[in-house]
Amino acid sequence: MPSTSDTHALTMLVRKLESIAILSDEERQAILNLPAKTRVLQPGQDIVHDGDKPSQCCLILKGWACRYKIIGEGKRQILSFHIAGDVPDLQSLHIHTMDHSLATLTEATVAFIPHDNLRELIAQHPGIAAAFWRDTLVDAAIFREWLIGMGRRSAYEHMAHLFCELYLKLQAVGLAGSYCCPLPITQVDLADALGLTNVHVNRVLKQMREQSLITLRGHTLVIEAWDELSQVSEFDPTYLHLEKRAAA
Amino acid sequence: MPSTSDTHALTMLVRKLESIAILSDEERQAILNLPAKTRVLQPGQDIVHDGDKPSQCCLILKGWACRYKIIGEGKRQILSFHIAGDVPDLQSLHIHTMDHSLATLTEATVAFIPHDNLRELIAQHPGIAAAFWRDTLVDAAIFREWLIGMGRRSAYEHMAHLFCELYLKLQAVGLAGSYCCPLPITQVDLADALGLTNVHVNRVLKQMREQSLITLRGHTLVIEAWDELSQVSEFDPTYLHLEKRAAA
DNA sequence: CGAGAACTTGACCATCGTCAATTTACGTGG
DNA sequence: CCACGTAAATTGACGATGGTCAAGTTCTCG
Repeated sequence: MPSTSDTHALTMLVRKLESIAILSDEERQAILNLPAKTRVLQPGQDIVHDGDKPSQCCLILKGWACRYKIIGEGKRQILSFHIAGDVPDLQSLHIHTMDHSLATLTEATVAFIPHDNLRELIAQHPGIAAAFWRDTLVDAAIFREWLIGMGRRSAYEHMAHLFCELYLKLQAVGLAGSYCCPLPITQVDLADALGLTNVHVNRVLKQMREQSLITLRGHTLVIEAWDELSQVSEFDPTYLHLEKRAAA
Repeated sequence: MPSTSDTHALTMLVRKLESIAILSDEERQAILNLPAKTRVLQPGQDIVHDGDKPSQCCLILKGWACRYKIIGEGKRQILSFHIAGDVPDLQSLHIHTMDHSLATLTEATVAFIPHDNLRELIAQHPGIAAAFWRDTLVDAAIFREWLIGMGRRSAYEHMAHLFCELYLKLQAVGLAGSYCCPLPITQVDLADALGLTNVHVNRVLKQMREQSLITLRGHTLVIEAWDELSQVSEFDPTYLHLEKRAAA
């Protein structure tokens, strides 16, 4: 039987899935009955490593994480950012060998849920399976948009686009204020996500500040001019597929 | 009742899913009973367009297709290549608005299967649902690898990596010979996939030929030195997740 | 054989990377 | 509260990868 704190953890998963699909009372209860082990991790700590064959999934409750891969002599590419409610290694349910790593970017609270229980859950609740599937599809849509940014946008446009994306994602889960949101990552992290160097990220940030598009105080991003920011990056939020969707 | 040619089309889907999961006789039959409308398309023709809300999925039977998106003043980013057996818009089952387009690159034969029938199929056969889900997850894994190529590899390494990937994907479905495979696309297509210009693609190809890594005659890619090609691009096929996998 | 598409090449240029030196911010212990 | 040490941010000078523009050349196919 889950402890109080575990139930709290699973409430986060219920909330996430309800942003994707409509859950029945029974489905909601089935999720809350999942076993989960909660842990607090230090910043920069690996959760799952490239090549692992995990037997559990990780639900982020607090803080930020990222998927990344190291190639060559230590070059890192960040593949995605993850925040509270995300299950960044959901794919490990169906793809047994990790082809990248997952790590915290900040101090983070995460809950681990065994694959066996998740498999049982989706076997008995096709609506939940569909919601999970949809979640991984939105994930893929974000990868596609990052590909476009890397391939066909300038550093300036690409970064503006990322800021728009992060702001909307945080807003969707209630973690953003009015045109401002936490951005608890370093310029090196930003560079590794955008496929740039930290030096160039710094230069682009300077430019964006000079043009009064954003300010970045401490670890808070303030969007001073949303319209301009989304316009220079041709930001179209369609790919985030944020609209709520009934279970199949 | 499906016509003879439609049954032939669906055999392709059975074969594809059997490369992902083990199907029961019943599941195999259920797939073969799907209705499918087959059409032959000209090269460069759109199958589904950015913004559409399709009510059917597209199974490629012959030829090549790609997913792409146009941004700015006509800049195109190709997001993925697709060959016989692929269902490149499977995500439209769960994500209703297309956030990119799908088009043929060559003359192609494709079959269309209504969403309703696919939904019924997966509702009644969870094993097939799992196989489809897994397929979209491998798709996402390939996006991630392309992201790494764009962000952290040189043009030369990136292109070498793509050639390794395409060769293995074609080999997996029996469409490649011994270190040679069809590559029926233009240098402009290659450039739009790699995030480069056609001019630079041409220069990199010249370099690869000079170093006797590949030759590209007509629309056939010959890999003259697999070991070197995979080594310079640090190619690790794990992310293609080609090993066969039992249905859940 | 002719026309258009695809490919190839050269000259020049811009974005972004590299290297290295400061400066600033921040957490810890005194 | 201040001093100190380390990580993060910032800046400048210079260089390289890849883009732009433009002019051929070769292929393909009717």
